Amino acid sequence: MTATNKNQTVEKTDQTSRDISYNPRVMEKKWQAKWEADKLYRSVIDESRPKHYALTMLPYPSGDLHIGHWFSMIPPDARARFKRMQGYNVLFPMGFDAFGLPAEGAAIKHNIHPKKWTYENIDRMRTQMRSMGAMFDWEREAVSSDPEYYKWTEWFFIQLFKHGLAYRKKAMVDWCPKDNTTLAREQVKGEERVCERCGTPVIKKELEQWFFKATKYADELLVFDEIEWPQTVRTLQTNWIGRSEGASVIFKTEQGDEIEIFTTRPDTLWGATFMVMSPEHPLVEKVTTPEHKAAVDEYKLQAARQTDIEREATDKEKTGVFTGGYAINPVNNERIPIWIADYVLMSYGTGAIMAVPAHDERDFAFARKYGLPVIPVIQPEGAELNGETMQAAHEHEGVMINSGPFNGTPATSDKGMKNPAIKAVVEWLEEKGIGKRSVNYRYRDWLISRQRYWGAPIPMVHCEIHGWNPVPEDQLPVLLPDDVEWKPTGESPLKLHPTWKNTTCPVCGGPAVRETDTMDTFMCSSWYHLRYLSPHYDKGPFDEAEYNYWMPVDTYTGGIEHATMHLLYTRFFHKALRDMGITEGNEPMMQLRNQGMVLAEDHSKMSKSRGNVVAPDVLVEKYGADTVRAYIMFFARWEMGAPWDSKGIEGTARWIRRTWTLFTDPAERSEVQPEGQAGPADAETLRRLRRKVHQTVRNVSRDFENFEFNTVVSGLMELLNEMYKAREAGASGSPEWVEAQDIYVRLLAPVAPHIAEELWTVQMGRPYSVHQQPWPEVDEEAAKEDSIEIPVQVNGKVRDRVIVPAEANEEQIKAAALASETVRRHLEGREPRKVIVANRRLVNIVV
RNA sequence: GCCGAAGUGGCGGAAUAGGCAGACGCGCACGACUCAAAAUCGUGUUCCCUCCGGGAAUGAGGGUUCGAUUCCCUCCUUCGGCACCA
Repeated sequence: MTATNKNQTVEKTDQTSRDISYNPRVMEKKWQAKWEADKLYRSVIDESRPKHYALTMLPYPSGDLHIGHWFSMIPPDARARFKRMQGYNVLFPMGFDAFGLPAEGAAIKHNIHPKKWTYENIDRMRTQMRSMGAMFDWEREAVSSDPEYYKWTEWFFIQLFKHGLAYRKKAMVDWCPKDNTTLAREQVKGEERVCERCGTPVIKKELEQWFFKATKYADELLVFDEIEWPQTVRTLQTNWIGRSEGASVIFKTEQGDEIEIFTTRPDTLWGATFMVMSPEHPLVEKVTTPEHKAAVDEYKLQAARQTDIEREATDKEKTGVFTGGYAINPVNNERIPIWIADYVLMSYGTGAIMAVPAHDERDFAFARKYGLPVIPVIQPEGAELNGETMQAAHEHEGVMINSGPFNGTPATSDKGMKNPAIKAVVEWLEEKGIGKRSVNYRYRDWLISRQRYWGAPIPMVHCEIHGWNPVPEDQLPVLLPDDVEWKPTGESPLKLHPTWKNTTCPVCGGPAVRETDTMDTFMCSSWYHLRYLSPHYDKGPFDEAEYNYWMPVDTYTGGIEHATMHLLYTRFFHKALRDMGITEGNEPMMQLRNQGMVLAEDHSKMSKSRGNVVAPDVLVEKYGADTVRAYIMFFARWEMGAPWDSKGIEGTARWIRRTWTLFTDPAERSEVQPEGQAGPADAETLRRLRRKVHQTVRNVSRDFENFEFNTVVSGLMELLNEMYKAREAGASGSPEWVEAQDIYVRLLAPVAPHIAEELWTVQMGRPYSVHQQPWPEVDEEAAKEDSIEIPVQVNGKVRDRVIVPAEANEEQIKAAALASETVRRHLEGREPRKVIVANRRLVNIVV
């Protein structure tokens, strides 16, 4: 007691004479400069150590670094540091996904070249990132809009083309007829679907565009055996791919044109009473009779104004119009009317369906609305369906009726060939040559063409005679011209450039034109993890030696919003490269973890236009990077995200300052004091301290491993509180105390690297750098509790707690519980019917 | 609409094998220090009641279990994605 009081007095007087106050601004800059000068975070191949490739999704250079960037980068940085201290050779690179739409928006709005805007943003963000004190290896930085990068994006396109994985096909785009330009979904505003710039109603336009055959890998993309990805992402990807088994069947129009349909229910073919085609189906015009043409054209126009999401909505009233045309059902030669309806999409299946109203809910609603016939072909057990009177479709099992040769065949509710009715019908269809077994996917091939300037050029050349050919590889990269004009309204500047697109045919040398579309930026981000391996390598997309050492990525972190787009694209890309012999293994990223989103304080999304963006720079200036880092890790569950809370940071700042105060107390000794000169703490205090220290090592290690960063920080806070108590009790100077300090600073190092370095190297005089120290080991013996407190319930309600020795067995625990005064009172003399001792954690007495 | 996730004190969150609900922190209240304030330190803080004791409570309702924040079903709300934002 006296010793502590004295210490506090000393501290007080000293604080006025010597400046030992916590000053992160100076200290953090000092260490950042030293670490950089020493290349402390440079990752080089080292065969003697296990490697760990920690990858975090690279940002788009949108302007300033916001708090969301910190949230996505700092916890993975802390974990990478933890892995490094555990002995791994860690690669933790950073770069910029620098092509994209916003640069063009800025170009048009502020009359600044997209390149200038992008690179200025990169400069600013790079500086801001350096203030984080993260262990990014900047020598491996990759920027996707650098020619040395996109040269290889182009090269990959050519490889995909050469292997038959890139092809051209017509596809719809949203088009502003006034600005004469393609619009991104984001640029189409409101339910009226108007152009964001000029307010003109958007139309759909069909353009020839480049696709990658991602669907070739659909089945393989459904396999997750080799990777440890969250179940939710696997489910999202599985549903996104949307594999369904069934049959494709050819119907014929009365004119003899074939209409292919896909159905998951070939067992209901005899119940098809009409067909529905997508309004965009190529045969619509041909089957439409003159008297229906006006209505059909009108309907097509209206359908084109809606999004697929609106068209597919199941709660929406179904609409459609009759074309006047008829098709022949190949299984029974029935003549059935052909309708068009917007709920049939050209992008799913074949763009045409057979409608079986008796057994499909949507078809049923449609048939009832338009008075089309309903013929039941699956009879449920114990009921007789009547097409005239039934109130809803019967979508489940029964026995086939009205189905010619198949009457009496049982149909189960199983999907695909497991269903005996489906199996029988499909085999019969194949025998008759009317249809065949078929698998359909919701997943579509990847449309990569963008009618834009600021993207990687598609390295293809078109010649009147020889068609499309790739630019010879020795002529890569096809550079984006800088001298482009930004017409505020109009097409991509590449198309308008006077000379750029003119070139020669690689086959005949005759005049030819370049592709003026550029690539989807997801193409750039599908392989950036490979470019980090050797960002300046010029003999290939990456250096094989680096690849062999570092790949695959061990942990990949990023937002859940990428589950079905980027994360599927990059898996597809890797598999395609594997089949071309460029990469190895089936998967690029072994472990995936997703962080949640930081919302604004009012629980809305942060956005510049709302003006509710939290700027980390201001916080760093006020509290220092260590505090911001710790708070980022502490304020929310990382995998969940949360609304920002600007007040909460005070608590973390207090914790960092308390850490500082404890270690910089002038009376503090970081060396074990000789016998008799250490504090007067008793053995129990010191044992408690050691127990807390080693329990914290265990918990913090486990939480880092599991990406549970908030409890890493709360665990450290608890330990610090315990250390303050121990010091109060006179632990200072004891071996236990010095061990506690030593371990505390090591555990702190990944969270708050600057203060940890300062305390370790300067205050404690340990060898530089704390970031090269090994992670502390748990002393299991020290972490063990002497006694445990067991709650005792009577009928499921906690009535008392009994303390038993840690090694007590179930019988002893039971006896202790029954001996409790309070428990006996609650038993009120009743005999226990059952006493449950749960895992030596709780006793429940049932009466 | 479809697919996915989440709902716990005034707030962020904890409870890591179905076993003590509320760790840690914010905020708030009271106290110490101070001429005063800030900072710091200490104590308290889910709600309710008849307050040395008891009851209720983890979005709502139901189910399984000796026991449910945790598992199952229905519903509600919020968030993410829906293929040209990245």
